[in-house]
Amino acid sequence: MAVAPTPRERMVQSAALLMREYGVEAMSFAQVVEHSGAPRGSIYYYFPGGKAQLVKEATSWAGDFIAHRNIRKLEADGPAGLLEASEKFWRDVFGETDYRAGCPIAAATLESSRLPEAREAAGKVFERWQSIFAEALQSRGVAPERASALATLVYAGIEGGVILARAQRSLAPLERVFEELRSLVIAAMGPHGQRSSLS
Amino acid sequence: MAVAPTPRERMVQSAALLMREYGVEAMSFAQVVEHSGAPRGSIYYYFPGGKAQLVKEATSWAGDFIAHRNIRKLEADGPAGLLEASEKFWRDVFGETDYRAGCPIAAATLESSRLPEAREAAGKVFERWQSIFAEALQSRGVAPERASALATLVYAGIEGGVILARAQRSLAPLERVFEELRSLVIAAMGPHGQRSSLS
DNA sequence: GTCTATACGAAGATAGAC
DNA sequence: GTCTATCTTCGTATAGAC
Repeated sequence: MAVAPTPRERMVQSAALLMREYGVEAMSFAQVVEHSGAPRGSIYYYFPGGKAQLVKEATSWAGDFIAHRNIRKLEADGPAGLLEASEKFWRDVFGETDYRAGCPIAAATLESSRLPEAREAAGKVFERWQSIFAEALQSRGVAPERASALATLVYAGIEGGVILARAQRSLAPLERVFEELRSLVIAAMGPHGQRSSLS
Repeated sequence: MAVAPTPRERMVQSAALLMREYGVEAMSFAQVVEHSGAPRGSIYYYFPGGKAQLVKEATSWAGDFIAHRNIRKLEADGPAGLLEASEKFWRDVFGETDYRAGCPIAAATLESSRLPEAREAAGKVFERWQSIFAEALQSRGVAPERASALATLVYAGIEGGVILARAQRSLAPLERVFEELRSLVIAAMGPHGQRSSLS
């Protein structure tokens, strides 16, 4: 997460970071301004739609950020490699934040009652993550139906595992989930491993 | 969810219901009073600890409610039967609320930055759900380690699946998750089915 | 583009009457 | 036990100067 050049981008990134820790409702503009170091007077200049717009953009930004990261990782190390990297990612996040941070997309989903646009953005993010992973499985010989189902289980498992980990303040649930997901993914790709291309 | 006799209990139940739909922060006392029909003047009489206390109790109450339901279902129909019942439960919830409602325990977890007690209660709930399911698997011949890992995946998968379903306003993700979980659970219990008792 | 000041509303919490 | 009134804080949002 390199430092962004413009105040606007920094505000979006800060919003995503604050959302994952405090949630959407508890995140205030004051926090965003302080965290991003952006000028106070710029909020409604850049985001005339107010908090709804900021949260929606933060959701989409975080989703795209992770999607790109995942695409690169999949190309380099395949589905099993991505799962490994994701597990490390969350281990680091929980270590750095003492289990305070979670997934901003999940926050946008659970607190979307007043922000319908955020929920819609979250839906698109999850769908994209899922289809990226499913496609990677397909390209390694997993049947489309199976690939899609597995990819859905992967992101459901991770999102849920992150919640269990936060609630229990323990890495154990998430580690178990990743262990199971890895086994399933490797098994689905067949004995040839993650780079095989059976059809 | 039978109607509770006392105003106090009704407030707790209403809080849980409102949390799952609006989240913790967006749920106000005004909503709780209106939804429960409880007397306005009773809030701080019954909950001197304010919102923190109400949210904590709502989290624990909802957790216990589901736990008891699950125990009964497990005794009657085993792990696979519980998964089936859970899928139906969520299908009904989403149908009734147009995908607005989710899991109140998840809401308590994600929005616990100002309410540490709620997070702790949520952690206990998840742990209890998991161990109830794991024990049912064990009593059907699944090895302890495997039973525990599977039970964790089950609740992570469901919690995550509920989030994906809400975000995408579609039952599809959750149905896929349940399909996968059912297969895994049945496979783990062996060819004798959910009532066998191999060791 | 960015600032300050302020309007406005909402929500948690308290006090004291009944 | 329950009510009303109120205090206080806070957060979004707007207006207008610089």
